[in-house]
Amino acid sequence: MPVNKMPTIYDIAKEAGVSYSTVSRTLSGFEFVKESTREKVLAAANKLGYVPNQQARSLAGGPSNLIGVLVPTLANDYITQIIHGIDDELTKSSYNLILYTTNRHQGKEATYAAAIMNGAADALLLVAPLISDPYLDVLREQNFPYVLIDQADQSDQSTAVNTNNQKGAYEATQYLIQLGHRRIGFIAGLPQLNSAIERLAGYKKALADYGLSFHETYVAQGRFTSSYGYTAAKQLLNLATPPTAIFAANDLSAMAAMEAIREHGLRIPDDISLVGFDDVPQASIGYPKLTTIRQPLHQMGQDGARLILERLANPSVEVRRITLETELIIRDSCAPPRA
Amino acid sequence: MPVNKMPTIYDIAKEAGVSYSTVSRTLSGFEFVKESTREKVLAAANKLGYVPNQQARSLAGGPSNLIGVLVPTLANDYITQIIHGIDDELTKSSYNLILYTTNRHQGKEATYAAAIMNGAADALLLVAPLISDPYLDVLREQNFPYVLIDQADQSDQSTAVNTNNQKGAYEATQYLIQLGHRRIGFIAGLPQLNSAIERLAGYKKALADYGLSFHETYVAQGRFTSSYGYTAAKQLLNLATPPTAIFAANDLSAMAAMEAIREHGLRIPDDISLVGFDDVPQASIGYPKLTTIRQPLHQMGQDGARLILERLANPSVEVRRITLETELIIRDSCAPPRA
DNA sequence: ACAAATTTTGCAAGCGCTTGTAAACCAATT
DNA sequence: AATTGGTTTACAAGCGCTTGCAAAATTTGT
Repeated sequence: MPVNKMPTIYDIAKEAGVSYSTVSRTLSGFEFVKESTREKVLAAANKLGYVPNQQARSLAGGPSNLIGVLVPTLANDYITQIIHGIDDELTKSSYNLILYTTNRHQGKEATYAAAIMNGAADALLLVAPLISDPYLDVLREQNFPYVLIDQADQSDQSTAVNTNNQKGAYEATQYLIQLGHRRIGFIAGLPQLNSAIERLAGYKKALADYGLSFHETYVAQGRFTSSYGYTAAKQLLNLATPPTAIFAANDLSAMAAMEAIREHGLRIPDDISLVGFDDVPQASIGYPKLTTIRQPLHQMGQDGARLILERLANPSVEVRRITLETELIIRDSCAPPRA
Repeated sequence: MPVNKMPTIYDIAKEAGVSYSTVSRTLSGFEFVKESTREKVLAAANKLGYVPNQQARSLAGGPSNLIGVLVPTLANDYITQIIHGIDDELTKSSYNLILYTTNRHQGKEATYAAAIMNGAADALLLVAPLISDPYLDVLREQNFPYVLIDQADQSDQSTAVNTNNQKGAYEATQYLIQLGHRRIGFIAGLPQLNSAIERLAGYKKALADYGLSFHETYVAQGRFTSSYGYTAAKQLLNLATPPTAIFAANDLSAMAAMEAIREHGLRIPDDISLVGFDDVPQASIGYPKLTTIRQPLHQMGQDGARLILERLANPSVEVRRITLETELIIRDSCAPPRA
């Protein structure tokens, strides 16, 4: 509720001695405005400290210059890193970011999507949507610009950016095998997530490719959380023939496993090897430093933002998919198994 | 650019057989609408899948239902935790969050503030503003609702939430002293930040209260960053008479110091004790687990959001200041000095 | 049952901006 | 000097909504 009103294009028009529509044309896209006129307008706008009113602009048919970002939660470092990447890319543009956390509100997504398409934002970035979303169809029907980050839709009809989860998991497992390990435990992720499924698949495939048989008992169910990871690790450690190495589906689980292992009186990597997935910041800070599969979270955010920016600049670009590669980051948590 | 238009209040009015202003009154505040009419309108709105157009609403003088959050960067876990707290509080309300990262754009804050007051948002949450901001005056003049988080303005004229930095630092130092340490190093924070100044003050005060003299050489300049913390720690370690304990002004510096200490061939806490400040998630994950001063970051965000919500609900509430208490979290990085 | 007091509804105007269309301008052409 | 054609500017309308004011409907008191 500002007390004194801000200047409008009418004020500028008066100041510059032109009509308000000339001001509008100068300020938004250029169109045909004589150089001298443009300068007059710009000078007047500057003098008056003019700031365009986005709502009015958007109401009148212009863009809102806002990009909506829909995330499930803010409680996870993994999400915030992606947002960080999005933000970094967006600051290079003239767009601002409007954040929608769908959190606890089941089904709130649909309302958000409606509001967004109602002019609240020019585009939508969906980060790791948990459910297979009915509103995707609406977005698509309306030809509204959107990009999926870290969760492709089955139909292949959405522009999306993902990481190669299966390959990453494969390489982690392969690394352990090549180190000489034969009994490799796996702490799985939240089963209703694509990424969790793909990582399990990569683990299995590596085992198969190297002629090792897959044992159900070596897979402990985690949920990508610390507490589940801890329990899963304990479970693995208490096996009659415990694994000599553990591959956790994400770093959070791996750090928890580290804890469990220590409590079990075992040393890493001397007694048991450990690999994570994600390469969150703390992976390189802990002790020992965690060997892990780096997932380019920040990059995913950036790419997603870039894709949406491209789409906005050129509405006719076709659906695209980007799959980013993971990278094995070797640190101090792995060694050959004891003789 | 939705293809088919969304229903407007005119559509609802037609459907319900009333005038559009009745619809408007029903949908926004209540005013005087007959119960039967209200029901008709609501039914019609529901049937048509009506979603209000925020820009139009706000343009016409209504609220935007958006709260602007201005942060310096998203690169710091400390910031994202505060945002998380804000978001948690906001999801309970009908407000959404619009995020402005002032990051690299020096002086962009003023433009953002102008845009926000221009109707882009109903209120503003300023998280850890780095500079003493000239636009605070503008906000205040305009009587625009805003709250400062983790950086009070000198003038005491803003509603703000902070932590008791000095007391926290005092307690950390005191703890070390009571453990028997006499030579306690301090890794300072970014000097132009209030929090850094207060923490240094707390350190000094504890020293004085316990009859220990303050030595300039035991204060190494950090900047709240990992790399500066590392260098600062090295500097302390290389002193002719190195400290037997180090108190770092934030956890990031402390984790870096941990690294430096290890490289120096010293063990924590056997050879040297270490205390941090913040209690970021990785503090409890690393090895050894870091003893630190917990700063209720999430809570700060929540309180800030709550304060702004109160102000929005009741424009006449007076300026308030909340100072949250820190808490000494004792973990494994401290011990009495070697005999 | 009727006027007066209320409650409820409808109309018009306007928030600040974009944009189609028409008018004005200007230089170039004949 | 008059015409032509393109370039630049101005006017009007309208985006979807809120709100002051006046008219209509309903209730109340006697």
